[in-house]
Amino acid sequence: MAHPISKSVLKWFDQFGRHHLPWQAIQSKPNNPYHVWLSEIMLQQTQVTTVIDYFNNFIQHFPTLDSLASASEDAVLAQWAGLGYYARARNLHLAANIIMSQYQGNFPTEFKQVIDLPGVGESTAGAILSISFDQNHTILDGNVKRVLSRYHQVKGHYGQSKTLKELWCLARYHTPNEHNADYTQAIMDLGATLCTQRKPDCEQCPIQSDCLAQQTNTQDKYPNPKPRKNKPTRSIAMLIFRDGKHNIYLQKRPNKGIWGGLWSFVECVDNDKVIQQSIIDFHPSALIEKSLTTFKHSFTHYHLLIHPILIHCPDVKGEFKFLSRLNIGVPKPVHNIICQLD
DNA sequence: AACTCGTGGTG
DNA sequence: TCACCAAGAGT
Repeated sequence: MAHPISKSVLKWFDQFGRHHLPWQAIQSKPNNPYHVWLSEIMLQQTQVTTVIDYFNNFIQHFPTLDSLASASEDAVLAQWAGLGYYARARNLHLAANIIMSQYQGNFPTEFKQVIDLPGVGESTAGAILSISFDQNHTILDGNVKRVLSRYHQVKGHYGQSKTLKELWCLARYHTPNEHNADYTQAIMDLGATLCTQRKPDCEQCPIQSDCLAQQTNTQDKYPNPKPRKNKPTRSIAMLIFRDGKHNIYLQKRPNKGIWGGLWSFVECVDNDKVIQQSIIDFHPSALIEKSLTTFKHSFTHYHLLIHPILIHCPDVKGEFKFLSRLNIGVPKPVHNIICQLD
């Protein structure tokens, strides 16, 4: 086994690490576990530069865990809208209520308790307890995976359980028993600022001399990429029912599926007959006002062609939402459509 | 084990 | 224009 990296990484971190992120307490003060927890959830599959604004805004609206628990799910999703992976927000809100009822509002300090919270897995639980309370835990996020797969030339991609097991083993091997909180932040900073996906800055890396990928100049071969698959393209029509006062009809989407818990337009197959029938079903005297331009919205695993259709609806039916005070969450493309309406 | 779940940046 | 992918978890 190669030499443990923690000592070199910790030394590098003191000088070159990121010490002023919004969820990091000012020096010598303890971190706020609510802030750390929120940041870790937001940072799942999401880059720091994207999260910073959302984090600051979220804390403005929900300054304490108590205020988050007391808020409605729609109010929480409204502040999460645009960040993606909305199950994170629903689980966050659910977990806040669990912490209020089961732990009297005090963030739990036992690993078992934390990992049992919805939306918190092994790595996130370790990160929260390490950074918040300096407990000894190992994390394995995308940064650590990238650093270690290069350092040890780990074969296979992350989707394979065998590869993940090996990486967890290596991650635990390198985790120090002292200065664990600093190490957790340090190894992520190293991955995020030096050992990047493209063009890693090996010259500045504190562990370059023992890195197998650096020694063999194979940094771009690690981590091994996932085998690619063709993304299917789906298409839908979004029916924008609008009344004379320019109120727009939105409906809450089920938790299961894309954009779960957000509010969106009525959807149907993008077919003239189906569209006509859907309009009649919604309101017998609703009429198409204007067919808008179809555009493409891409997800990680498929493309979606969206055909928005503006429809005049004589009177209010069901739940209309006023656009001026949008206290609900809407998907990004829906937000863009609404902004383009006059 | 493999798939689902968002959006923005990057080359 | 387009594919890839980033502080993962749930099913």
